[in-house]
Amino acid sequence: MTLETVLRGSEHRVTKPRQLVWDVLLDAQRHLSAADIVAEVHRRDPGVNPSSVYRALTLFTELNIVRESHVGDTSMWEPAHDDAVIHLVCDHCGRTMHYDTSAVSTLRRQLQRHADFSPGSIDVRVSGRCAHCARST
Amino acid sequence: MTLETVLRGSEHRVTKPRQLVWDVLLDAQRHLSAADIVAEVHRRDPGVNPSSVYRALTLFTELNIVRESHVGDTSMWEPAHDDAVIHLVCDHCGRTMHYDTSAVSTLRRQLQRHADFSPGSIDVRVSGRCAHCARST
DNA sequence: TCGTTATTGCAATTCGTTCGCAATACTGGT
DNA sequence: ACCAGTATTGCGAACGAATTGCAATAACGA
Repeated sequence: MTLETVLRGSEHRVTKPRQLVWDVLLDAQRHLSAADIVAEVHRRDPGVNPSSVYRALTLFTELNIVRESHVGDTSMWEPAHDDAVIHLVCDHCGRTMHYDTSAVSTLRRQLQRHADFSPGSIDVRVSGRCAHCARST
Repeated sequence: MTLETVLRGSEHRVTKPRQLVWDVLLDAQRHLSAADIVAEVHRRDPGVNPSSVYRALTLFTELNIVRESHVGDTSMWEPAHDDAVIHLVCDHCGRTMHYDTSAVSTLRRQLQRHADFSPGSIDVRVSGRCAHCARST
């Protein structure tokens, strides 16, 4: 599913700022802050204004193709992905890793059966030490 | 463990703003935004300044007696509690419920065994529909 | 290619939070 | 109970990320 497909399918126009923001998100193999994205987009095309980046992120969130998460007190962005992929955030180097686990679907089933709550998306965030930082300190 | 004990134990002073912020957090049986806390503290004692509320929240976070979480794009605060208690956030009415599950400790064991990551705190947030809102729509 | 209008760039603005500093009030020692 | 020392407060100013209003621009269906 390309960005173009999603935008066309929702009656939105395919524009340079939107395309750039999307490219930056895909290229980055990590979570990016709004500031990171603004900077990288600006690097690729200085003519693109920060407000267009913010607007693109807002739109993408509504279209559910990006996911906003919070590490500490800053928002981080990444292309949306499946629930079963959870986030491991290293306290030390700040890197975020993905980890695929069945625990999420187990929890979802448990909620459906036992809690008075019908679960939509599930967000799991683990803070701790990544292998590299655990070794080096 | 009272606030006084925690503050004394960490060489911090027990002051009216801090006590008020703590009382407000304990009294509220839900998550509060910074604005909520500022408002309620002000209601109880108009002499207390918003910046003292922010400072208290920052301090309490460092002392690990409150937990900051993010619902949508606003920070929410609550007294810290055990990991096993996860958050169910209703998309419709915005209320946050607690749910106690073994899924968290299971996940922690799984991570310790199989992932190259040593887990600290685990934060699980489920968005969906609470029983009340599921019925009424 | 043209006309319509969604989207952009820009500058100004908003508003929640932080900061600097003098005044205040907690605390440990007497 | 008082005092001295200093952490903490209240206040106003400052900050900065994000938002907004608007005229100019560019995407896209016809």
